Amino acid sequence: MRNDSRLSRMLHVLIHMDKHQHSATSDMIAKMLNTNPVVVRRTMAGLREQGYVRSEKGHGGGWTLVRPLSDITLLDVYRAIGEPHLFAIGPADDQPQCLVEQAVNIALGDAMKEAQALLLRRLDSVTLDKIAADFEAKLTAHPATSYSCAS
Amino acid sequence: MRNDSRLSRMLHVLIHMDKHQHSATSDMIAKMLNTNPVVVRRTMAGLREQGYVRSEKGHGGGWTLVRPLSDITLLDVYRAIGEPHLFAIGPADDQPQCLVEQAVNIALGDAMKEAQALLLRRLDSVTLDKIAADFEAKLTAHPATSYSCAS
DNA sequence: CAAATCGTAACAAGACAAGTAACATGATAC
DNA sequence: GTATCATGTTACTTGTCTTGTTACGATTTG
Ligand code: FES
Ligand code: FES
Repeated sequence: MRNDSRLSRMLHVLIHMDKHQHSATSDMIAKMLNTNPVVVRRTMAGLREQGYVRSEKGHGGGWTLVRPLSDITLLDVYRAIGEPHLFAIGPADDQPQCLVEQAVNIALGDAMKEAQALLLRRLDSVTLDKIAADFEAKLTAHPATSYSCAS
Repeated sequence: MRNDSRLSRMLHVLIHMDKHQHSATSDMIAKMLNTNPVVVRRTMAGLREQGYVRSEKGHGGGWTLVRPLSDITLLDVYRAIGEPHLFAIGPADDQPQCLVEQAVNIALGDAMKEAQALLLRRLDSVTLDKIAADFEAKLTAHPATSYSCAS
């Protein structure tokens, strides 16, 4: 569990949802993600709140994709899951009045801000249908590959 | 303890070591960092191995800066402490054979690789004396500020 | 009503930096 | 040469965050 994989997982789910027309239950998605349905509901809640997917209770219910993949960027998904912390490193807060610590944290913070801006810009520039197209390309390149779990 | 602050802490220490000529004990540094001496020794071990500082046992011992700040970049320090993980997010590894998961992880990984490259490039472009100069500038701008802990 | 399905709260597990305690080792002072 | 100072190292605990799990309630369909 070394890294936060929510963004990666949600992208995976959304693209699969686009392939299958019918709705997917949390149980099915959980098997896809090799986890359990509560984790799925927890993570997908943000996507529902932002209007990217819809969930329906009861018999025959489940999750459905509401908007086309071409309308959703990686950044949208990142925001929808609550903009989790991107970096594992960060400033020290040991002597907040020390001007050296301040200067260090500013230098470090500047570099991190730039890297974060670049990353978010990159996420914003890619829509999910682009990744789906990459997937299709792989599929035609290696048609023999079994690309599926149980779903 | 939300973030890994080793890099920030070590930069802080190295700059202070340059200001004070005499050697600093792990105890003194620990007070500076609001922590305890074992953490200091643990974190500074890498800096010693890379030859940026030297440590001496016994009465009158402690840590001394071996190389001038202008010879040390932020990247050098980052490497010396063992290149800890930069990102808190990462790829999912739930269905490694799924071509969708692969495509997602490639897209995400590309963006992260670029951001990481930018960050490391930035760290490489800044030497510690640059931060020390920023500190001096602050000091002359606000000479009344008490900028010191107990050290 | 019964079964399916989501929503949510509460709690356990795993990972990892940070904090702490204990003890060995080496160097200096007297 | 002994006491003291200081680092080196190991082992263990703590804090925090994602992930996993269990339990239960609410809603929809058959
Ligand atoms: S999880 Fe991607 S194929 Fe089933
Ligand atoms: S810690 Fe920076 S002034 Fe003492």
